[in-house]
Amino acid sequence: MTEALSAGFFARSVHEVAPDLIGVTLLVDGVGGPIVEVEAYDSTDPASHAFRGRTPRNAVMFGSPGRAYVYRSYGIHWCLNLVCEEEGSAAAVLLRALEPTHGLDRMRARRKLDEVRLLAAGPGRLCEALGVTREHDGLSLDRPPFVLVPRSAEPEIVAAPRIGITRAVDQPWRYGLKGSRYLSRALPRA
DNA sequence: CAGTGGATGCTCT
DNA sequence: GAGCATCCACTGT
Repeated sequence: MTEALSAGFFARSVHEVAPDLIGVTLLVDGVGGPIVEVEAYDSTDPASHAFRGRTPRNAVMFGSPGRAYVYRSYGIHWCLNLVCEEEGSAAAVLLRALEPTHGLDRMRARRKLDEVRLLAAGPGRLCEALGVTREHDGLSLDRPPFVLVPRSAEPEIVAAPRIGITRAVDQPWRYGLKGSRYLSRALPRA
């Protein structure tokens, strides 16, 4: 039996939660592995979906922390966020990559790809590998199909500017596991 | 390697 | 009608 994340884990500043998620193991229906790359988005952030206020798409971001916010990206991919802070804060962490360790066969089948390094190296790839879709939007992270397992040791974390955005491009709110080969893109050299 | 462009759907202006 | 919190295939060194 695995221990769950503490109840208040997500009820903190998104800027604290984001780096704390590096090394946490995410499973969706038993498929996943340790998170190696995330990005933080807060409500004052022009790059955030919530910046211009509540809409049908981003409604979950404005709800209680500890739930999944899933949206479609570029018409093709899904992206998974974990809602943080408190009701109305509209802050969330985008999951950008994890190390595939659980359910490799299911990930390979969904991704139609053998190479482990690329199974979940990117927000769209991660969702495809784990089978995350709109059906998961709004679901609590402390119940099936989600499982979050705390990390056992402090990882070495590198902060860097975020990827794929056009506003607030200089904020260093991307966090990655130093030296990981499962990132969506290499981290800047230290 | 780097750079470019197409696919595709939905949200918001 | 524009613009995406993307990925992949393809081109050219």
